[in-house]
Amino acid sequence: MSQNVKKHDCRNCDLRSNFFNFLTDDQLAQINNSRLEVHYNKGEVIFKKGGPLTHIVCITKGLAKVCLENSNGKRVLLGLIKPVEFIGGPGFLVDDQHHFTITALDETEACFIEANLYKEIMAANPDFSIELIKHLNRHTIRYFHKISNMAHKHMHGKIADTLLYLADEVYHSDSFETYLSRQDIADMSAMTKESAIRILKEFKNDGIINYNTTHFEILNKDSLQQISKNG
Amino acid sequence: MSQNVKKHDCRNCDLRSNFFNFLTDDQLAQINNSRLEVHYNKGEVIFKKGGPLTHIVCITKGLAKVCLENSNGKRVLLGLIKPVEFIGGPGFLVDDQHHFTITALDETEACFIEANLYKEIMAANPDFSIELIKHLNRHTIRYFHKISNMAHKHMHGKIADTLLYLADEVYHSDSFETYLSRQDIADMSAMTKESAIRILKEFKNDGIINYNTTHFEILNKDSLQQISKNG
DNA sequence: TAATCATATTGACATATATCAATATTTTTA
DNA sequence: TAAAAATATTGATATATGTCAATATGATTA
Repeated sequence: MSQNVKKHDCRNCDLRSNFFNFLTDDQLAQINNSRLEVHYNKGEVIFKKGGPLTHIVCITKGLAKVCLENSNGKRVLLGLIKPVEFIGGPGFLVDDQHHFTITALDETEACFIEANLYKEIMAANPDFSIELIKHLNRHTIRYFHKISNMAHKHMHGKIADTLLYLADEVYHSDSFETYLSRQDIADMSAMTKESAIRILKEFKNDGIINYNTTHFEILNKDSLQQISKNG
Repeated sequence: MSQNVKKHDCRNCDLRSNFFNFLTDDQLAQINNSRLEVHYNKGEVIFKKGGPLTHIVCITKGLAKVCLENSNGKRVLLGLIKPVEFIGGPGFLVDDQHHFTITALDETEACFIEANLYKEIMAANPDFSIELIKHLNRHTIRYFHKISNMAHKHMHGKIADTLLYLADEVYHSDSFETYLSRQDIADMSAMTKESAIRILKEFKNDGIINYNTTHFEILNKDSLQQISKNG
């Protein structure tokens, strides 16, 4: 695969995501012909909860946050999606609505693929469906952890979880720059921003992490993992 | 379909679950030939977290609870499964392990279908996979509610949720007999059993519900729904 | 039936977490 | 650059929830 393609081509997602490994050339061409590429500025909404689920999205550049919102305006940040990840949502094949809101955290490129085309390909290509089921199940395992952690862990454990998630699964480094606000970190950890700030400061005072407004660094990962484990 | 079949036949699940609507006679015969029927006594474990996921189960009689367990022995009760519901788990096609423990709450019949057979049928029958994706997505929507509720609601709201879930989605009546212990109700509501007991009593004193050890009755559903909504 | 065990209930108390208000800092706008 | 707005931080306080121990109730066994 050429390293210097200028225009995004789903053929590229292919190699990294497994998702399109099973398509015929024809099916891939169909996707490439119908897909739309959209640029989002920082803070712009990509999918809105309650809106119609007509497309599946592939984030090809930037970073986006996935939030649950309840009727009282309170949020939980489920996770971040980064290139190259697909996200549709559980409304697919169910009620054709979005059940979360996805917002760009940074300048972000999203590639829209028609949900109907997805369905057609699934009908014609069982391997594609199987890959989707794997994808859904992997996410479900994460939701189970989230539910279990939220039910049993105290604030220290939850903030430790969030920091480890960001380092290990999002930024792939124990030292990272982030566009997440303190409120986002709090929403991710299921607590108020004031509480999140206090715990972060405590971790800093204990030499476990260091940070300023936008940059975080994990100094003692063992300790953080221990805190995460013990709740 | 005959109403007085003695021996369970997956052909019967068929009509009620949608799951097997799309199978050829041959595929259905394959399932019926390889499946195992198992009887569980109250309290017996059907799937254990961490164990090998070799079969998908269909509950054909009785009632079972689905629990997440963390490494410190704490539990969250995700929900109940009743006839005729299928449950495999998110380890399917991922790590071939169970991620929850399923326990019979009552005398329960479970029909085991080989996971490999499932895979074969999925490869041959796209509609079957599509049906599975629907099923997974419906569950994901429930998990989202659970996550959101656990993050934002106080104990009153969470107990209200649990009571409404039991009445509306499990027992299909505002008056029901249950084998759930107070601990189970607490695990379902993500709190200690002492707290669950106190809130239940408060609801009883306020005339919203009535109950004794095993029987519950919702007296003022509007009120309960209001409490659930406001948290 | 009596004794034993598990489960449910209650109460007193400790503590984790949210709330609210004040201030500081950073970012955006004019 | 100065002003305004948004975000982050801190502190004081209220409240929700968990913990622990005692007792009660109901279920099981001998």
